[in-house]
Amino acid sequence: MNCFIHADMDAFYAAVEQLDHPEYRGKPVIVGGLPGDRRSVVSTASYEARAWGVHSAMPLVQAVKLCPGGIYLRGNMKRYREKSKEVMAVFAEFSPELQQLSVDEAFLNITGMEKLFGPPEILAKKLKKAVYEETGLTVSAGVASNKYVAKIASGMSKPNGLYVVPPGQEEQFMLSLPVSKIWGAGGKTQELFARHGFKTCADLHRLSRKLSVSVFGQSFGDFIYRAVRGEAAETFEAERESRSMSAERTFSYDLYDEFEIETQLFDIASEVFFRLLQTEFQSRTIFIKIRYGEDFSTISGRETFQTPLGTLNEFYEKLLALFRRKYRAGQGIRLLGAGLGSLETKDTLQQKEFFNEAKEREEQLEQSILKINARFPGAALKRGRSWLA
DNA sequence: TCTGGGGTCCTAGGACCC
DNA sequence: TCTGGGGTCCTAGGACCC
Repeated sequence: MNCFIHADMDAFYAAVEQLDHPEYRGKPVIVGGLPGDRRSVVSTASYEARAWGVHSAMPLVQAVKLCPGGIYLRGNMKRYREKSKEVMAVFAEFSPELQQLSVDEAFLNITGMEKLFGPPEILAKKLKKAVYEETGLTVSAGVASNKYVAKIASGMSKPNGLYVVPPGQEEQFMLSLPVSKIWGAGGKTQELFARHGFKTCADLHRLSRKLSVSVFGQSFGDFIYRAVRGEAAETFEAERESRSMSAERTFSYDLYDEFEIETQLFDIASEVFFRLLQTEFQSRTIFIKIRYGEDFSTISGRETFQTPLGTLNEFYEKLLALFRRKYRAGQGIRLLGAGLGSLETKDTLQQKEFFNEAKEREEQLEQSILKINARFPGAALKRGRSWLA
């Protein structure tokens, strides 16, 4: 019988801040922005802040209204990633098979680990204790025979919780839950559930596979059918390799000025392209994203070329052409984004012969700029869109 | 209340080819 | 003068997750 733990850090970013700043402990901490920051959202709220009704993804201005006395922070991703590494190292002490899902959660395959650590519940307790002693942070854990059920179980008794679903009890466990607990069914699906009168997983359990598919579509209907039976075991199995790379910015005030818009586009393109250069990937597909301030509508554009993009200048020129085709001139831009899709591992053999000399020189120049940027973070080299021209 | 940023996956429709 | 079906690649948009 397989056995998995889903380990999920409690209010991770806020907890790290409270660890680093003792004066924040026991107080409502909201990471995401400072009061007065327009267009920010809450990234993480400490449990003290949640008591005021503040939660993740809430517009910051709303959080400030609910909790005017809170401690507001923009956040420090570098520090959170550093702390994340410490946490993952502790997880790794308990299982040779660790699958990190994000900065603050992971699955541990603990099948066959009884001899070393005792039964799953004891192991989970030891894990929680070790994480607290070695990092100063608390973690909630769910234990079950498959990852999907373990993931839901970890959310059952947060914070600092432990919830074990005994083998054979997976379906019973799921049946007892409201549909809001189904991982993979977000806001829109919850509305759909409500419209059809589905309140608990038991309501959905009454649907035949056929009926579920006719209501929710082939893929999602089949997923729901298995999820409410505790059988959606392969949900987290897929080997996720990187498929795209992107950056986007929401501006405090909508952009109208053409030069400013294009400068921002160049800046975003540089950020993405330099990130790409640090990987083994190349890409033939570019995309842009524009969100208008007026109605929050979002449009996107994508284009695939014959050969991979070799230089930042090439990337930017193609982005700009795509942007000009998609942009409704005169409309204020709230968000601008750009990226590279269909990432494939570099195939040097195939590529090199197509490069002409000038292009190769340009590539080398960009590589050296990348190195300078790496050695002197924040160097002005990244800014402006004329340094390569 | 007025909606982040970085990702993944799914669907539907069009183009093109055999 | 009227045209099927399947496969593949591509694009746009949307749902969802942390």
